[in-house]
Amino acid sequence: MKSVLVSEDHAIVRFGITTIIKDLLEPVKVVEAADFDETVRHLTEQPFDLLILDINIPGGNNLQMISAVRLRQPNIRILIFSGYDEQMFGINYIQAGADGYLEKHAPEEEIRRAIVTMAENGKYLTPGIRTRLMDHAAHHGHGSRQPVNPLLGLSGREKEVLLLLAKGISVMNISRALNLQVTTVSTYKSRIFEKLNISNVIELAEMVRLYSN
Amino acid sequence: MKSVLVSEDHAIVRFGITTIIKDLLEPVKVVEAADFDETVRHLTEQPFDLLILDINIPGGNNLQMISAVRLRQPNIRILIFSGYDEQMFGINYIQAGADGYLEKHAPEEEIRRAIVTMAENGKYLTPGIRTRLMDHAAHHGHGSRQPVNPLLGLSGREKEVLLLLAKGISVMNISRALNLQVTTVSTYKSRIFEKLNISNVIELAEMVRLYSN
DNA sequence: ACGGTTTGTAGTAATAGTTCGACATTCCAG
DNA sequence: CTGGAATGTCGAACTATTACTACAAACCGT
Repeated sequence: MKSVLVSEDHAIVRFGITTIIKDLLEPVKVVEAADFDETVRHLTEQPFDLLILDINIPGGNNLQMISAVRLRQPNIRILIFSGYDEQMFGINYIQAGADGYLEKHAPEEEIRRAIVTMAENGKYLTPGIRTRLMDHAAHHGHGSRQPVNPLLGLSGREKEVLLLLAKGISVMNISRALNLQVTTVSTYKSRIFEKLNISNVIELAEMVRLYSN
Repeated sequence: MKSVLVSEDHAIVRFGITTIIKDLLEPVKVVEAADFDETVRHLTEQPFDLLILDINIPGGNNLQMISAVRLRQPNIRILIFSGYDEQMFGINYIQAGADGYLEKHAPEEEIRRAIVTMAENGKYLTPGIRTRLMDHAAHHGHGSRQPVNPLLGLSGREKEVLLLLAKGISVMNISRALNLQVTTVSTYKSRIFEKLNISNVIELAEMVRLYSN
């Protein structure tokens, strides 16, 4: 009998996922966890075939979750279950060793497909992420399962500006601080946004928070 | 036979709610809507006893939703179903005429209780909101507890803008989303900054993260 | 019921920020 | 070594945002 661990903080979502799993995979044993500590506890206590993991789970929310899980159960299948806001980090989770990626706002059909596919092949990627992964693999090295820090792709000047922007300093004040024209700083800002594939300073601050250890 | 309309954009949540409703209220007819337009369409076509309404539903997301619903079905029971970020709007929606308020992260038990209670008495409030409503009614006396949530000092419109700003949306796009002049939104932004004593959106996002429990 | 305060909303004028194209430098893979 | 790509920098022409000011409607305390 298969066993699945569902780690997700919203009870209603957990309930939905659990119900669908039971519907699709019966006979199956489903265990639920509402935060990352609980997740780890369950992983320590018993083996699972599949882990459905919300990126935003309290106590988790970072790439190390993957290794923390793999440390306990090297062969478990990990399906990342992410909300809108995290979709840009999807690639990193896959590269960090997750086996699948599913978006929270996916239609019911896709959710079912993902669960079945994960149970059978151990792999599933939302179409969007799949193509993005391809692109990525084409450009960069291949098969390196390590998460890339997107901030490292920035040039020196760009990083300087990045940090100031992340503190909420205005373009104009940055230009004063660095003795540059406003337009120059603005150009860096655009290039940063483009390289990080974001579109506003809030996302930028979040990136910095996540990746500037 | 009771009939319920579930308006919520995430399929998985809709599925969970629908499943629970069927479990609790059988025999019952449940209809689902993924955005506000669809919601209105269903309301126009047939009568419902209960509407479970996600605040963040695409095409909705504002207090007028309540009147839009009441316009078609004056006696429908409206249960607001809100995510974290909106908890501070609870009061506004109740005051705007909703009959109940339930948080998305509520445990399954509470969700069930809310649905049954709504079906029976037509009223339900999450404990948190209930006490806050009391406080509100008890015209802010003294004996104020230490940690006051500064976000609560904002007016309704200000809070709406706040959340959008915290997502990194530009003043101009917010003005489009809310159908206001750019300058109006800018005025709100200034008032927010002043009330929260901050000076840029990064700090704003941080505040929201800290206080939007 | 009265008068101050807060809230929702804008307009005008001034300020800040973006786009895009440009150009010299510096890097880097073949 | 060499040519295309990445970097550092800017100006001109826009576009977006803010500062102030203003005013009606809602709210609130007494």
